[in-house]
Amino acid sequence: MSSTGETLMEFYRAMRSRFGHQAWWPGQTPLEICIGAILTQNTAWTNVEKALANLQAAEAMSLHRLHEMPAPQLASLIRPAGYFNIKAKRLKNFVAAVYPRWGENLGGIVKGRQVAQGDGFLDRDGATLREELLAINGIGRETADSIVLYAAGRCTFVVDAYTCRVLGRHRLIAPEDDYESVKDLLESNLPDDVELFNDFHAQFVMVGKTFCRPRSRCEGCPLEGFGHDVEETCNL
DNA sequence: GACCAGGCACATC
DNA sequence: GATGTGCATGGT
Repeated sequence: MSSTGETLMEFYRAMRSRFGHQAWWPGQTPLEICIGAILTQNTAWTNVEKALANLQAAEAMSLHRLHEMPAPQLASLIRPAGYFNIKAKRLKNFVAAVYPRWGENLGGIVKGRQVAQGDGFLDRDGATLREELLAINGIGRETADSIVLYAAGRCTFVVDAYTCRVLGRHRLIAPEDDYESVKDLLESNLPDDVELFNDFHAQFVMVGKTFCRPRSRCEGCPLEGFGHDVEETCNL
């Protein structure tokens, strides 16, 4: 493994020994993960949980129901997640893109199952799935990667603001590095391992939420020994 | 009351 | 291609 890869793995082990295995999106269906990935855009997960609970209570956690439901009604259900009008449209866009062609079960996805390409929407290879998701208005790179990794179980690294802040403060990326270059740094220096990518992203979120906050000095951070530079922040 | 949260699209220059 | 802005609730 490259020296960058070794450094990244040291980061990972330090964060994981502090926070423990995160097991993000446990026990949720691929559809719930897709919906959660859209609802959590620039939004705290606690607010997303309220919106998901509303959808469950309204028995609206199905592609069929979401396809039929008028956008204003959907917006009222997801209100706690914020940006409810725009997110209702984004959910409708997603449903319109996948439901007519793939049906209620997205073509028969079983999370993480290795199947022939084209067997179902989420069964497609990671790069193809990512491209198809990015073609949907309202699904950007982070949302697409979250769906590819957490719903489809394909190996793609999810980059977010926390990832950039942590890596930026450790000078592993430069402020001008964009999403794809940060993603490439991680993917080209780490072993292709879905479980690693899954938990690594979650660990970045944990350390970002807990210690590596805007303008914080990061005291007590599990990565403190690796040398934070709190004067430098990534602008992603 | 300000700031932040598991972004994205669009307008403008 | 880079930068700015609207979208909106709920916790700290």
